[in-house]
Amino acid sequence: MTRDKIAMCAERKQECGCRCGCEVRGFIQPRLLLLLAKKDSHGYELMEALRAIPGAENLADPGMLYRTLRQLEEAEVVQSAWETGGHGPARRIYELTKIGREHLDTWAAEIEKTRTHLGEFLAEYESIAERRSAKPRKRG
Amino acid sequence: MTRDKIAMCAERKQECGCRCGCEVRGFIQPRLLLLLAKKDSHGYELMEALRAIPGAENLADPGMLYRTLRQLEEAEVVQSAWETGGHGPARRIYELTKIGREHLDTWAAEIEKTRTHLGEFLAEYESIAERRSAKPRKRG
DNA sequence: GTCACTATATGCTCCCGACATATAGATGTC
DNA sequence: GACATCTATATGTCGGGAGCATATAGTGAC
Repeated sequence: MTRDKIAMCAERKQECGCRCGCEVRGFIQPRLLLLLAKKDSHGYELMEALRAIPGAENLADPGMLYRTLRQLEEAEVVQSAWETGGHGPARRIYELTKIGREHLDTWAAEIEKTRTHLGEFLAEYESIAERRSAKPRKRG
Repeated sequence: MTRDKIAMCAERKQECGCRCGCEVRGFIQPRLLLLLAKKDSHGYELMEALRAIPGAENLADPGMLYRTLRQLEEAEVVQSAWETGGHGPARRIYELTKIGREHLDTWAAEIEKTRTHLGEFLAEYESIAERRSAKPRKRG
């Protein structure tokens, strides 16, 4: 955070590179699971897919991505196999396991909850904002 | 994360104490700003307020809370003054600054975006889930 | 030969978040 | 008056998510 970053955020309206932007912790996980639920894939392809999703661009970082895939595999949420036949370097093809599909369901339920909570926050914020614009000179 | 935690998540449906639950990074910040936008307050009162908000219970941690308030003050998002007259120990009363109100607006805009993205994720997930239940034995 | 593209992987650092602990004033009670 | 409890603020520690840089290597184009 640090003072500079917060100040920049308020002044420059998110044009700064700071983390004040509202992001869900570990969201790369459900994103990968959803992509893999649609189609078996490999890291590089998943990365490009993430880059193409509005709001998920930040998740398309090779460091995070490959580490996350390894962790998911260690947890038996996905499983992988080398594909050497194709053109270019060998690829590690990932596939969802049964645990993985269940894990995605769990994530979806949690995301639903979070979405509701964000909605409640915004509703409360808007009621404040209305009040503020109704009497704009509340405080000097 | 770790393998155990992921596995527990899938099996026990979030009854475990792990972090797989979907949470917005730094969300204590806008929560505090919104509370302070409604009413000047001190740390302990803010903590109890957070504890009473469904979905914000985890944010009611004194460690996070007091540190965050200090950081916000360092960033001139809030300002504080000691209140010694009351019953009980002295309280540090916090108040939003102009920067703070702007910062809350910025957060609200970001939260709106995030809420939209979560909605898009869920829509995509549900289309997958439908497909899955339509042909349940896709994979052995 | 070297440049760009595809593909996987590791290292480093910051800081959020969880948890534990310290300090101390006020109040109640036995 | 000793002790527990509630109110109130504050610091210490540690794991891990996330951003950024870097390493390695196969392939095709020129």
